[in-house]
Amino acid sequence: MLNPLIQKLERGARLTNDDRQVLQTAVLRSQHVGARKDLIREGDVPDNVHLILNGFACRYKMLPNGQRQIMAYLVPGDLCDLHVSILGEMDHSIATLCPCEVVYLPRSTIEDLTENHSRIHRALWWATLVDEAILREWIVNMGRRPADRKLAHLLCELLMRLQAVGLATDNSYDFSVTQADLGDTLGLTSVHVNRVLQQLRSDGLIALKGRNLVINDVERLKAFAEFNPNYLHLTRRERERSGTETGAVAAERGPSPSVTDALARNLADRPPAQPE
Amino acid sequence: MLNPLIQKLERGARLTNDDRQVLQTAVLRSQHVGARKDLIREGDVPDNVHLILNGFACRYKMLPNGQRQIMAYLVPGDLCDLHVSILGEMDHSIATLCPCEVVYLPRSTIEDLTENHSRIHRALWWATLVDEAILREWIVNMGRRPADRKLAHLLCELLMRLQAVGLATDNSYDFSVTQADLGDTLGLTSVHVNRVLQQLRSDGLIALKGRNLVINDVERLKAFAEFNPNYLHLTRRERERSGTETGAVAAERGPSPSVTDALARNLADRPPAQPE
DNA sequence: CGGCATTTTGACAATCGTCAATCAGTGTGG
DNA sequence: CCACACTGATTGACGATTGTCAAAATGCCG
Repeated sequence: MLNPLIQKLERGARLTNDDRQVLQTAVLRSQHVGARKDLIREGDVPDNVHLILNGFACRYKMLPNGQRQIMAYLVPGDLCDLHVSILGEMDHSIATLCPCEVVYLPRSTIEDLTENHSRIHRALWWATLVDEAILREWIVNMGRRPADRKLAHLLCELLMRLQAVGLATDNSYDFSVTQADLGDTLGLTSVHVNRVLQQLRSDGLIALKGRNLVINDVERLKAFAEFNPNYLHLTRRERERSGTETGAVAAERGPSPSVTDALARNLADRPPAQPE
Repeated sequence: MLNPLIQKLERGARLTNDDRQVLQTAVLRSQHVGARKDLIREGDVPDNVHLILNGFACRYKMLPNGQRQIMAYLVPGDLCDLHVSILGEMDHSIATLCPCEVVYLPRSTIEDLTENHSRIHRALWWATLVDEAILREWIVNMGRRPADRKLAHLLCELLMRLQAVGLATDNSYDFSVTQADLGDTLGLTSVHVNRVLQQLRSDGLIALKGRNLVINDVERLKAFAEFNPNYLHLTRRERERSGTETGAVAAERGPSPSVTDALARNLADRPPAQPE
């Protein structure tokens, strides 16, 4: 199986053979971690970065009353705590959802990557920004969709993300996550998740064979979930300019010509909501 | 009034006088923008970066059925679309919630800041990571808190964020956001927001005098909302190492000594939820 | 004063949560 | 190979939070 980190980062930036080589070596030594183990806890100041090679992990917070909320899924190719050093300490925890293969990258490796491989550096920030975009879409999901569409949306997102690292077929993937975990993800109870899953199955949208999820009609599920993959930024726009490492200095300060255009264009009213 | 951008970034990194000077000049020319105007739309590839100097703006997405979900509040000192160039295009829109003062920073200015002022560069990434942390906390808010605590939590967050840029007193701030906007923020209807606001008022937690919000007992409101300000990362940890601009190269590849410690420590079970 | 946006109210409906029991699947030890 | 234990899935009855609809009241601005 190809290194999922490379597969992922290739979508964020054009990598050189050297880049790939470095990423390949960095990932040689992985550890097996059982299900439901913490990789990092809130308050930690970790000295190494975790990379998921196989399995599902999640970011989560516990509430005072013992409830848990999952804020992100970490799938193969995802780095866990790349930039904590800028923030100081973890403001949330990370745990495995099922047995995982995890690489512990020492900070020195990360420093090497970001300081000597500008395309990787850029790709890592790209990945961080995509994570942020996913968080925004999750807020939409939590706030404005009923339970069945929430779940459908999550399943669509995971299909795309797993396909991007070669871990899903056209319409199926291994999904060893418990219904209680899904509840903690979507802000529902496991009981309600169960009801909704049954509904999706009886509607013929999905089928579950053990840990394997099959989406019978991907287009229909996406339509049902109102799924728009834009936010995953999976297709690399070819707008890399001369390169991030060039030392171009701002020519002058003050609004550039385009500013006034932008002003004029943007001062239009927000388009009124079109009720269907 | 002091430049809110400087006030904000000082919390992310130690700035030099030169840094402050540059930030001060960048912000000289601001534009007035009325309430409910789009600054950027989904799909745009903006050429300049917006900085909110006064008022409230928000990130939002529209759903096919005309519903709106707000995913972030932008308060004075916040930059709107700093890193779009890495992602390609906007995957969401940004609009004012009330009349605002906005600075349009041309990309050349941003390039100057990031390439010639390493501390500002670091502070800008710090701000981006804090935004991400706020998104995560919002997911917790949407997923696991009932409407009254959701609203209380939002009010607490805004109190802290506005205090950080000198725009709130100990317990009050101007809050010109409509109840419908609050609904679109918290995933509620404006009717329910109204009910909850009345409840918070009759419980003596808050008072609204026109556009001014007074929090009668900040500690009580925070306790009610289970508000933990960690995620805002407002107190700068003094863990800036030799500096981001040093060219230190990774000494060797492979797990560092601390990796095994971390492994041992982390392989403990996730602490079981303690039911209260 | 008049017009418009926003807030407020009330009755009713629906989604989703709670509780508690049962069923199914998996792995282990004898 | 089977009993046992345990986790996770499923079911049903009931309750509560939140949404819907529609109208009335209030406040703001020219």
